[in-house]
Amino acid sequence: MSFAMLSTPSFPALKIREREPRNEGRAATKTRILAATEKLFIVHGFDATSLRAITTEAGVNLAAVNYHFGSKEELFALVLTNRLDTLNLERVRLLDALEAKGFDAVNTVEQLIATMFLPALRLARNAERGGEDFLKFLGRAYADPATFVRDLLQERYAAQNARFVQAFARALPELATQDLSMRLHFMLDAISSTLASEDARKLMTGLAATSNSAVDEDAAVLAHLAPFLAGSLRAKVNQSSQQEAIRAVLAFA
Amino acid sequence: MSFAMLSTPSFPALKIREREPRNEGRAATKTRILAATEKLFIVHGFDATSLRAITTEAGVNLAAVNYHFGSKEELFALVLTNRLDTLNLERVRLLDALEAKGFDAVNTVEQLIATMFLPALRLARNAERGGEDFLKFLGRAYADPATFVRDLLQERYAAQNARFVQAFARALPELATQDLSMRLHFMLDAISSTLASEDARKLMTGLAATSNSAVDEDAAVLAHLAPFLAGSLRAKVNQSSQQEAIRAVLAFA
DNA sequence: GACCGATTCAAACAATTGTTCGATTTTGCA
DNA sequence: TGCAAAATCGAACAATTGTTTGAATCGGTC
Repeated sequence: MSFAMLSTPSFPALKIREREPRNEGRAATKTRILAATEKLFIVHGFDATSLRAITTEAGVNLAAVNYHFGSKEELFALVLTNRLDTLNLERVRLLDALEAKGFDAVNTVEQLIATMFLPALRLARNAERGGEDFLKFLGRAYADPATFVRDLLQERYAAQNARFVQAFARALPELATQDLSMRLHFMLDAISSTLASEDARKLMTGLAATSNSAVDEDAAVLAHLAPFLAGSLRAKVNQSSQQEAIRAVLAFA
Repeated sequence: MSFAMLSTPSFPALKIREREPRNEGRAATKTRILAATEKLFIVHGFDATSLRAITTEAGVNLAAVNYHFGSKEELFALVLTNRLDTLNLERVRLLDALEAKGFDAVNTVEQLIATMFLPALRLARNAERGGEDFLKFLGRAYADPATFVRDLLQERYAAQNARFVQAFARALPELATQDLSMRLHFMLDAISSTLASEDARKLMTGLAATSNSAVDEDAAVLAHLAPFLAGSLRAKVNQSSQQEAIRAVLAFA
């Protein structure tokens, strides 16, 4: 797979039982199921969201899910990719643009972090393509323990993730590959768990409460997020004075 | 609740249906159930581990779980607290000792991080009280989405966690409380997810592969972990050059 | 050896899950 | 209006879940 292909992924549509709705009244069934699924997925995750809970929430018959979507997994795959395809396209698009333009010489890492997270903040404000619950949804998706969800995300967005790993590796040449992998792993796990947790997410967005415009608010969130994450990525290992302090603890235990 | 009480928590034993085993042969049933539960919990978590899977793994009758432990939740509560009570006692004991001795002036944060994680590394080497799967177990426990597990951990170890939050707050007086909470939240979520993930855990312990003693290995793991986490905790917000770089990304999107 | 509590066992319980079936209703077009 | 496809519906399916039951077995003591 060529590098150029990676930069413009295509996201083939998942095959679902496709029938054209006769009118808007009928189509509302599929729409209501999708909305209910998303709402309940945010709160309970994949395994703990039953089809009966979904159909009750949507006010449709139980059999409607299998009729319109085939199976529970196909339904959730559609809900997940509807949201996340857009996000990942935006992410890579922004990365492409910045690579073409050239990064800031000293704050490359901060810019890469902003590139990763800004699209999510933007979509959270776009009611059409995301909505205010988009961050909750994102956290749930990446923290969900169901193998079906994990496999879907890993396979479908592997190329996009690789792009960012490569970009970080170029920005941090002095960091060993193992250390970089570990730290990026930490970073993404932390972000996912935090977005999924109600209080932590409020904590994060609360930091930007004083801002008075959407752009300022995004900037404020990133101003708290980026230095903190960049600081972790840039930290040097094997500083002798730190080593000594750590060994003092070991000697004590 | 006084501060002195917090430093030496007592962990009242959970009430389970208690009967003295007649001999070692009979007692093996409870022991085998506990071992099987732990093994399967590490792999599948609370919800996805069925009692039938446990009793099959243990080679005992299905009804044995309810007979000996009362319910699935009581069984898991016992398994969790058996491991984590020890860990948290060790953690607070070490914190007490270091607070009495006095921290290193410049590397307090590194020492606090070492204090948090060293007991886990130690227990992972103690076959009696932990074992080599202890880190997996720890990650699973803190990443498990079941409300039963989350509530148990949050309630039972709230006092111990508060001790560390206070200690970090003293070591980082210039950091706003909100920022500190967010960063500690990040840190613990990241650690949990990483320990629960097979590849990430190997990555972490693999960093210490060159060491030739247990103490050196713990030191090596912490030498990679502490600077990285300390770097994230110590990072300053609102550095103007970073702000500028971030705004450049915003302008581009 | 007989008794009695502790333990084990097979079996069934009630509840929940995703899925499917067949009949019924609705819809759009001739 | 009539027809065929699409959509909805109630009902049941088979599988899995945690839990309970009552009889059978074991183990130590009188």
